[in-house]
Formats: sequence, structure tokens, C-alpha cells
Amino acid sequence: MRISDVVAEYIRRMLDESDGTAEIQRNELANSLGCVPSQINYVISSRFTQEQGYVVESRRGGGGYIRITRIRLTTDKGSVIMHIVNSVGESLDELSANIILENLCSNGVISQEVTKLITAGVSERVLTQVPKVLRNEVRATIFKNMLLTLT
Amino acid sequence: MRISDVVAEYIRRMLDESDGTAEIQRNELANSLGCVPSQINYVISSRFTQEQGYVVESRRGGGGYIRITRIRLTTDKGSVIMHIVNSVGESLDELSANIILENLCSNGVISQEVTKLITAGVSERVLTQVPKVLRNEVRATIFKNMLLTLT
DNA sequence: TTGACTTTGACTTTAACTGACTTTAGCCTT
DNA sequence: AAGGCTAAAGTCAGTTAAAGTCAAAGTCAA
Repeated sequence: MRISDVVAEYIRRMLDESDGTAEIQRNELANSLGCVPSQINYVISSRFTQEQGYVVESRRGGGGYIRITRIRLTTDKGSVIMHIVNSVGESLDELSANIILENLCSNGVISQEVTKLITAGVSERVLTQVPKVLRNEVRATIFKNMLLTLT
Repeated sequence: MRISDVVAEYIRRMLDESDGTAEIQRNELANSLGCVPSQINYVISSRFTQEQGYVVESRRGGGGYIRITRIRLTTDKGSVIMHIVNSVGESLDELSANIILENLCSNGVISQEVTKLITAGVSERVLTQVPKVLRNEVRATIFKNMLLTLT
């Protein structure tokens, strides 16, 4: 198993056990999980981004910390979707799309069925025929249009 | 016996033994079966396609993998969809897509929500960025892949 | 002998991981 | 206060470990 997944798992558990907020000390955690400190930054920047529904704050120096908070989507589904649609630009890569969809799904905004459907519709596999330079743009268009049918 | 068949056989056995899902490491498998890594891609793309009822996911980079899942048709609806998927060729125009979808919808095979979603995903409007000559092909691919998630 | 299917390997892309170096905050000493 | 020491966290570019792509060459049956 990848170290990144171990770290991510550890943080997720902390989030679950406390009320959606985890405060860690970078060096200490790195040490206890047997990785290099910057690995923690890597994990956070690849798996706990704002797009994925987390807020990260931190402080350097003596007594420093990293605090990760999971944002609960409380707003109504329609406006959540509108918000996503507006925040997606003219271009969207596959990984980002998947992350957004997983998030919407785990927050109950869209069903598993819909998640799978849209995931399939914007997957790289499906777009191999379109010229590479256009793929992310086409993906963004498809993605937004499909989401919009749900509002 | 061809190497491709050995590889395909190996993967099929994995699928049978586990619960219809096989996760492999490309290089490792290639090595243990005595072929070149890209052979695995060839086998997958020629024998484990969507039309043949498989879903393939993968991840690159350290700790990467290829996961192949066999879709099993449990429901009657599943086989209707499978039939449609197989009857759609490499190319599909918007009108035909819409007709098929409306049919599936009015026969209760797919919901209105799903109908709207797929319709949006294969609409001409969404594909304006892709070169005209490719549009119907891309549409067919998207269409089939989306439908397959419903089986 | 031709055309579809297979095999191969060189090259590309992506994700994970690492460590040297930088920046920041608190504390202590004067 | 000011300056320096120390204990954090941040950055970034470079390395490694995968999987993906593609076109050229090989095989084989009709």
C-alpha cells in the first residue's frame, strides 16, 4: 500500500472521529507513520484540496500545526450543483472531474448511479477519439451540461 | 498458443475466482507471463472492452494498477441495454440517440433523470468543440459507455 | 498475397516520493 | 525593543515507479 494512502487514511479517520476537524503536527505525524515530512504536504495537496471539500490552515514555527477541516455541504442540492458548474472553467481534467463527482456523491447530492453515469461520460477512455488538445475542454462542456440537467 | 490468449485466460481466471473483479500490476503480470508490458494493454483493449461487458480502470505512477471488472447482467433491463449497446455501431447521430433514449425511457428501462443526463451528454451542443467528422463517433462512444454503467 | 490480428519496444505521461533549502513564529537574552 | 536562536511548516525540483501510446514489424489463415 502506498504511503500516501496510509497518511490520507489516518487523516480521514481523525476527521471521522472528531467532528470533521483534524489537527496534526507535521513532523510528528511523518515520524510516526514512517515517512518524510514533505510527504504530508504532498498528501494534503493531492487529496485534501478545497475542491475536494476541505479547508486547510497551518502555522509554522514553535508549536506549529496543520489543521484540516471537512466542509459539510448543507445547502440545497440545486445550488450546490450550480456552484460546481460555475466553478468549473473551460477545461477540466479527468482526475478533477472524478474528485468532484465523488464528493457530490458522498455528500448525497447525487446518487451513485448518476455518479457512475457522469464519470463514464467524461472518462479519458471515452474521449480518446477527440484530439488531445481539445479533450479537457470537451470534458468540461459535457460535465457541466450533464450536471445542469439535475438542477 | 498465443500469448494474448494466455494473458486473457489468466485475467478471466482471476475474474472467476474473485468476485468479478481483477486488479493487476501491468509490469509484474507481463513479467510473470513472459511478455512485454504493452501486451497487457493490447489484450485488454481487444478482449475486455465495454461491449464485451467489462469496465477497466487504471492508475499510473507509483503503486499503479489496472482493475478489470466484469459486468454481470442481473436484470432484464441489463440485457436490454446490452443489446442496445451492441447494436450501436461506431457512429451515432444525435437524432438516433434521442430516439433510442426516448424508447428506453418510455419502456421504463431507464428513468427520466437518466434520460436527460445521457441526452445532454451526447447532444450536438455539447460536442461543438469536437471536429465535425469525429462527432458521431465520439457520440457513439460516450453513449455506449454511459449506458453500460446502468447494467 | 493480402488483410486482420499479434507482438514488440521506444517514447510519453502521470503519480508518488524525497531531501535540500526557505520561510515563519515564538521565545529568550540583552 | 531588537536581535538571535530554535522549532516548526512550506517549497520545489529531481528521482523513481508505474501505466499509456503508437507505429513498425511479424504471423497466419483465407
